[in-house]
Order: sequence, then structure tokens, then C-alpha cells
Amino acid sequence: MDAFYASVEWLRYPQLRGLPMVIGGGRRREDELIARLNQQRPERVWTAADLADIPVDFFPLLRDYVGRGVITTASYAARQFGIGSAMGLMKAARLCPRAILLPADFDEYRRCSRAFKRVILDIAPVMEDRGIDEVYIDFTQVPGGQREGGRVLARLLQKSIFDATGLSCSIGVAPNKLLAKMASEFNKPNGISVVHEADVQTLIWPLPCRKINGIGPKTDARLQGHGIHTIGELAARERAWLIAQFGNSHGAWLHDAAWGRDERPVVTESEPVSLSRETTFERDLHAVHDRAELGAVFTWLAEAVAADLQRKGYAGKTIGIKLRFDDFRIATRDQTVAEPTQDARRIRQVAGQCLKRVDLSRRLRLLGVRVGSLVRLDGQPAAPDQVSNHDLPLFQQAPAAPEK
DNA sequence: TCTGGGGTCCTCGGGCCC
DNA sequence: TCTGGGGCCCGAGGACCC
Repeated sequence: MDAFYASVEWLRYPQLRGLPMVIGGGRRREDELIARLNQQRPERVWTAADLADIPVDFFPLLRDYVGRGVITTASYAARQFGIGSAMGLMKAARLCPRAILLPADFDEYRRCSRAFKRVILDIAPVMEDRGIDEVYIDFTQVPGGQREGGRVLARLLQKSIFDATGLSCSIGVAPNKLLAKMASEFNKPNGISVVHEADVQTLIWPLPCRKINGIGPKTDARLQGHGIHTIGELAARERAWLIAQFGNSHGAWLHDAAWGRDERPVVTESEPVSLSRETTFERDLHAVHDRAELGAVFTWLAEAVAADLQRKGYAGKTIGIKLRFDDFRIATRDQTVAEPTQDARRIRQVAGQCLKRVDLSRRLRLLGVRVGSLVRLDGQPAAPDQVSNHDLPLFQQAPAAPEK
């Protein structure tokens, strides 16, 4: 199989290309940005078509941001300063105060995401949806897919995606998904990179282990502890030694990945395993002292999950909760009921029983409700756009706390 | 000065049954 | 009667991803 990995780049404002920029610190709709622009820069009438004309000095700076929040994503220029996803905004502001801060508009991202995937499906129908901004493509059967080792098709995809969405995209071409994803990193943004099997030693082995999709901070730290820093050093270890250190499955996978071996197919259809809603409170709440507030949020979460289930046509048997305490420890509890449900009151009731099994002496930072072991309900087929696991309303707000 | 929301998959331990 | 599997399910937690 030959695979493409394609991911779009969220640069909606070409005038910011090359500048340090982060997205995060709350939500705002793009049309609100335009409304503010019309207020502050009345020399012309601004519309959504004028994004590229917005003066750079109109955008807020990271150094002026006050409050909680994390970075959703950062431009490559911002990453040069050590800024990355999930970093606290205050910390990022110290690293690069002059970085531009854009609020996230997830409705807009989802709209672009659908357009991006529609374009690809029209050209290369064997596509695996991997998130809001990335896909894998098996282009073995696409007519002309092999021309110039895939570059011709990759260029066609880039142009079609740009015409439909205004977004650039980076594409990696390789014999499998693992290598295609790594290849796409070589030439960002808006690049095309081809990695052949024979290139693994020269192109892949010098990279740090962390570049392998699936090696996170924990595994990387363990590898470093063994003196393994690069993929080449990982590949040099005996398979049996890796299995002894990391277990049968993980150890064998590490060895295969280091040698660029990956047999996973491009999966075009998948059913969700679970649906959940969670929210972080503005301030940490105590189960006894903030009982009313907590109860209201808990009910809202159950209702939100139930609404998601109903909208997508699923019901689930395993109902669970997730808590994050003020010290960032996480606790989960779940309970499986006899019949799948999508009823908010039933979910709230079982989730409440789960909550009773947790020691609640510490303050809570986050509360979540999850429904798993999903079954599809007959007669309620979900629309294709709604089936995707990644097409959830990501940052919907919890209700305001009730007045005391 | 902090650290979001929504997913997947894996491992491990305990209970239950054969 | 006791002990020791193995298979399966459930629940908790961890790692990782976008």
C-alpha cells in the first residue's frame, strides 16, 4: 500500500505568515472579530472576505492576555520560542510576549474541516479521518496516483484544498501510514515530501524518538533513561530487549516503528466507542460547600451527553464519570447497566451513583460524564458528518453557576 | 503561573465460571 | 475438598492523540 498523510494548516490570515502566533485563550467567532474591526477601523467596511487585509497591528498580543487558558495550537514561528500546544498562556507570554493571540473559532474550523475532507473524498475515496485537520489516504487505486511517485496527485490535492478552503496543507507520501505522517513533517507548511523504504536510515533514523507518532513524553523519558535518543538508536536495540523492557505488544511495536514498518490499513469507516462531556470550573469546587453549583453542572453534563447520543443515534450501557482534583490527580468510575440508554435522567442517576464511590474531600477542578459501550439505534442513522468521532462540539460552555 | 475538551487503545487486577 | 489454571467481563488508570 502507498499512503498519503495530509494535514491542513490553520492560517486564516496570510498576512500573519511567518509571525509568531498562537490560538487559544477562549473562543470568539470570526464575525465578532470583524464587528470589532468595523468599530475600531471605520475607514472602510470590513467583511468576512477581507481577512487577508486586516492590519497586523489590529490583532491582540499575547503579552496583553490576562487569565487562565492554554494554547490550542501555535504557528511555526511561535514554536521557535519553545511554545507548543497545551502550554499555559501565561508561560507562553513570557517566552514570546509579542506573539499574536487569536481566539479559537471551532465552528469555523469544523466547517473548513468538512470542506477539506470533501475535496479529498472527491479525488481519493479511500480516506481515513484522523481528526479535525488530518487524514490518511490510500491512493493505490487512484488513477494517476503513482505519477512522479505521488507528487502529481499531492499537488492536485493541495490546489483543490486551497481553492475550497483557502488553507494550505502539508502532505507526506510513503509506503505506509507511519512513514507518511513523518514525511509530512519534513516540509511544513504547504509542503510535499516523499519517503521511500530505502530512505528510512538516512531520513528517519537521525530524528528524535518523540517524532514517532505514538511515542509520547512518558515513553520518550524511559527510552532516554536507556540512552536511546534517536530512532536509529532505537532501531539498533534487539527486538527481544525492547520486549523485555516494554512488554510484548509495546516493545515489538517500538521495534517495528523504528524500522519504518507499519501494516495498518487506511480505515474508512469507524463507529464511536464512547461519547463524553467534561468541563473545567472557573474555580475549584468542593462537593459539600459548592453542592448546588456542582449538581447543576453535573446535570448539564448528563443532558449534553444525552443530547449528543440522541443527535448521533447512539445509546450506551457503560456510564461513567471523570474527576480532576485540585492537585490534578484524575479519578474515574463507571458502571454498566442492563439496557443501553440515551436518557439524560438515567445517565444522571447512574453517574450520581458512580460519584458516591469517590472520596470527595479534595476540591474538584473538572467534572465529566461519559457513556461508552455504544450501540447504534435502529431507525436513527446518523448523517455521515455526524458519525465522525472528531466532529464533536468541542468547546461548548457549561452553564453559569446558579445564584446563591 | 500554570496546565482544555474529546477521543482511542492498552494493561492490570478482581470476580466469576468452567 | 482444595488448588490451579484459562477465558471472559468489568472497572480503574495510564499513555497518547488532535
